[in-house]
Amino acid sequence: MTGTSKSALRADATRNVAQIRAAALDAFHGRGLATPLEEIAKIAGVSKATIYNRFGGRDGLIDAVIGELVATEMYAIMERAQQVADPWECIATYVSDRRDLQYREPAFTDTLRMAYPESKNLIALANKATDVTTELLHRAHEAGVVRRDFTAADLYYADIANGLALAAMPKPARADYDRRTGFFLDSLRPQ
Amino acid sequence: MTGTSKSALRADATRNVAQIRAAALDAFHGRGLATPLEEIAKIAGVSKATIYNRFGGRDGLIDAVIGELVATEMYAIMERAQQVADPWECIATYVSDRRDLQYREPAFTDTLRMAYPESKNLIALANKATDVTTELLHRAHEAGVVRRDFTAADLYYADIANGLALAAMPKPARADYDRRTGFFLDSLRPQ
DNA sequence: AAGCAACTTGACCCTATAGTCAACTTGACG
DNA sequence: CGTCAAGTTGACTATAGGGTCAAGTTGCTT
Repeated sequence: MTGTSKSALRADATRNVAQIRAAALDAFHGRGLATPLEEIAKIAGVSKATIYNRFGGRDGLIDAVIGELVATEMYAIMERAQQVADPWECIATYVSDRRDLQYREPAFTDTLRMAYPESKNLIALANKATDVTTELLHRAHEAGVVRRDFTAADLYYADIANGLALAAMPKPARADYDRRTGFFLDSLRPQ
Repeated sequence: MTGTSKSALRADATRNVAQIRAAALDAFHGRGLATPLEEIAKIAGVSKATIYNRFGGRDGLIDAVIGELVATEMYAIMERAQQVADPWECIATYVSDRRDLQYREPAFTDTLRMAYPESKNLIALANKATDVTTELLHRAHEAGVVRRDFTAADLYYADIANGLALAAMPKPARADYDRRTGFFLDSLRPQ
């Protein structure tokens, strides 16, 4: 063999893969995972068909970039929460950080929604988030800092609703958004 | 003249108008105001072009049915709230009734969102709802039963978010939905 | 019952997006 | 440096929905 590369890709194909990834990151960041592939192709300077050749379509492309786009930040959020000792601060940090990521990254809401069930990496992320939510909420319930009748499904519903509103309306000012997150957090307390 | 009718519509056209209205009420009720016109035409037993002939398109059709579809219930909600003496119960009733209507009638969320700005009747309804919300919230603030930093825009945002989630996800069980409405109401209280 | 304006409609066109493929181009190896 | 597999792409198909119109049909008036 001539190198350490494991791929049989030709040089031009390798370059195109890199350009398409970069374009997808850029486009998904601004518009979410539903960005038309033709637009991504244009940014990358290739034709739409090349995306199908290299990634097999939107699902494969999502699989290829969701890590850099969302997974990194999501894992940071989960770890950050896990490091907060105070039970209430733990859940409050987790919820606030999720809301922050929704505000900055529409693709995060697409991930939570499992908008592309064929993308394995996306589904894995969504499931991981669900697991962590369940776990943190369980602890919060045990500690008595979150009302017993508030479930993981309730948090899921509220966050999807929030993400859809963000996508469908003019983006609210950060201050308004954060105040609303505060309201939501208040509603979690017992009584 | 041969009758008291003010319209110059021929008998077959009159019949079609009635059938289209009925079909639109039915379809909008189930699917919201975005139902494809072709589907409404099929239910009505006419061609899509006839809807354009009689109503001028979706906006005109919405204008023709939004009253029966949403306005009646919306005015009932506003009057019901206005009749509750206790300031907190007043706002709680108003918010709960809006959520209930969202659950039963997707077109109500379309109205709140002003999803069809060309439909005058829809816009008038949306504005009326905004006025009443502002007025009731003002009273609630005066009475000190709702936190000062909760604004009409906050209620608007929350209700749009809720309506979008209802449309995008499997409909939650009524009990879950009502519990979440309860959480939301709790978040309005001072502190 | 004949004529005509009112009415309806099938068959269009247009937009946007996903997805496919035959034919052309090009990188890399012997 | 010629060969050809790998790679690219323009042009295509398909789906879904909005919107329009020439041509045909029908209710109404006299």
